[in-house]
Amino acid sequence: MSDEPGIYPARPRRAPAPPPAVFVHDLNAQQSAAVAHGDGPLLIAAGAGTGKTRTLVHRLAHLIRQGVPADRVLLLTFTRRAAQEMLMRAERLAGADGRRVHGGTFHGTAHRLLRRFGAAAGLSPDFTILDQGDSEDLLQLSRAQLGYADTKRRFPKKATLQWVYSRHVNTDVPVEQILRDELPRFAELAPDFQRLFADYTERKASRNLVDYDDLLLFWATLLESAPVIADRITGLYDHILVDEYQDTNLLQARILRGMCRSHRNLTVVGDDAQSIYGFRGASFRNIIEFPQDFPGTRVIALEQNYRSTQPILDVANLVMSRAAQRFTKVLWTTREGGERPWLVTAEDEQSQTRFVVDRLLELHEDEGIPLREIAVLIRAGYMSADLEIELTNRRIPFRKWGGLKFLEAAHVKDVLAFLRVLENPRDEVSWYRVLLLLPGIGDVTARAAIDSLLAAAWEADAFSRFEPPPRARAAHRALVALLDELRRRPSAGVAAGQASTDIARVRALYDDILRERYDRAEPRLADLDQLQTIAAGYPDRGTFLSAIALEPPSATQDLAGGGDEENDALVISTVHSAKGKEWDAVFVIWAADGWFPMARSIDDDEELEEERRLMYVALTRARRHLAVVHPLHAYATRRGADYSLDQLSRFIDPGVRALMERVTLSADGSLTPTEEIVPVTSTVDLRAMLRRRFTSSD
DNA sequence: TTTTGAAGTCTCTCC
DNA sequence: GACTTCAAAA
Repeated sequence: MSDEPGIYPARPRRAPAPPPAVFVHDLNAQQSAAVAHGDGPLLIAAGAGTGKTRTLVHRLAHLIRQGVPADRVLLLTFTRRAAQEMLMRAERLAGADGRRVHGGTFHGTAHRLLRRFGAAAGLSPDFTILDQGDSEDLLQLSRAQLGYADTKRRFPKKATLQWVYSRHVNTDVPVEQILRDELPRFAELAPDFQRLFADYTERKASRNLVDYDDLLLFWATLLESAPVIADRITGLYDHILVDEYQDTNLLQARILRGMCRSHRNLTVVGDDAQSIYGFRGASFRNIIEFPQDFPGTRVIALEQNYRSTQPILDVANLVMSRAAQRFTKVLWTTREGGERPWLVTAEDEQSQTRFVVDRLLELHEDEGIPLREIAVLIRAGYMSADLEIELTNRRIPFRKWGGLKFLEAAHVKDVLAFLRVLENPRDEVSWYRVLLLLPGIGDVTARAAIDSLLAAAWEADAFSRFEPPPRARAAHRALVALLDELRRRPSAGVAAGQASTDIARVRALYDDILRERYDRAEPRLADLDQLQTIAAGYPDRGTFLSAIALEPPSATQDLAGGGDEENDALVISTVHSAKGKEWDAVFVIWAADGWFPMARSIDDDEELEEERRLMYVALTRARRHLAVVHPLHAYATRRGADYSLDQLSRFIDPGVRALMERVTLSADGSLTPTEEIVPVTSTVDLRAMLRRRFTSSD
């Protein structure tokens, strides 16, 4: 069943060498071959649940045992968490040396290298990292300064500006073309975008700021244009291993090419069918073209799935087989039996929620599955609102992954802005944010204050000499006193942690402002307590600020305190955040057209394909129990939506349905076999076809 | 100039 | 239906 013609150049043409005896019990033939691969580029095309992490960990351990110094191995992963998990496992296999492997995300590694080598290329080593929101704010400042705020002409909002900028940097596609392809209504504004981005770039440079995209871009640039530094950097590592390669973008591919100038020991692992970060500029073409990029690549495919039962794999495989571009792998397992995945038709959202809660309690109480082994997967963060309320009412503990981030909350960013001003007095974004918090200071006064700082060359106490308008005098004095106090802190390295102490002092001023601004202050104050607790875990303020920008604590579970294993809780996760994870039982809810796939992706073939891969990722998270749920009558009308919603996701087509146990939820909560054919959105979208007639360029 | 209230815009995924 | 932007009042 694995004889599908593939786009990968080859199954290994020659039979892999027999694996070393030590691996035989643990790994299958393909995995062993990957682990024991010698030097030179290696592409491991690993389907979902095929032991990809395990293989990578064993390879890591193998390299160390072969005598490669652990600290000369670089492991690049998608999340910080993934890196740590792998290093821990490698440590168990290879001993304490495993811990010395350098592991982290592309961004985290870029950060580390830039702090070390950036200065030699004119980058001040104490730069501040802008997260996406900060980057938007700074673009907004640029925009206002350049006068685009006043024009009556419609101008894109800051989030759009940031998106275009980021897309440009990460994909190398010219701004003009991005606008033409993705935002045609702004196409004629290309020169304005260019002007704005030039100013933004200048502003970042003079304010000592570095955004996410810069981290990667500077790394790539050092490798490509600064031979001496490039030699130092590439000389650090003998082997590079990359996880989730399907989610890298062109810029990251450039970095890898640069890192492999002096050797070609690059191992990448990925699954083109799980490429779900196209919106961030990732392209699964990276993985498909890897063998061309690195001639002599050995390709090893992992297709034996150790995670799911065959009925679950059958459904997932069939969903994926409908992809416009045929993918390569067909997963199989030796795990016989298992129930067919359920397809549950619910009346509406409440009914959907009731099914999920009833069924998960059944699994938990009757079958003894721990709550943490059960997950509810959603396409987007807000889709679990109703479920969360119900779970809270029924006192069922849950943890939510993904979605709105703690650190994106305005009040958290406010407090951090104070610390950032201290850390980098040139941080214009944070100054602006802090100033606007003060009563009596608005946009104009804030700008005037920043201009005065600029004029004083950002000297530390320049702000105390700023003359505020009378109504802001008290606030100004309070802020000056606070900053003074924080600068004259007894001594760095207090046991409690500098950042935590700083936050406590900032809150003496800020908590009142917060109470004034928000109706319900308590939960926000609790957030700040948590922030303080997190901060206590870092040695100093600078480390804390960089760390939280690069590895935000994923939702509340990292913050809740206490071991994850202790408190058993259901997991609610976006599909994106669920990547790489697995559970005994998985519910995929909101499997309705317009929701999953999301409405705005339906008109665009590439985006629709990404939604399909997303569905594939969701389905393949399940080990034994899988239920796909869709509400029939949710919100029939949605502004701007001219296709029918409220119908079963188009990915669950008749063939897929035939492989599932179809049940309908009746009003009393009982399940009956689904009788009638569930209506499915036609693949023909009449309005979209008509629209294309007038918009297509050919 | 700041603040407040009303109209208007677009709805996500994440380092 | 939330968040941003615009317009008027303090």
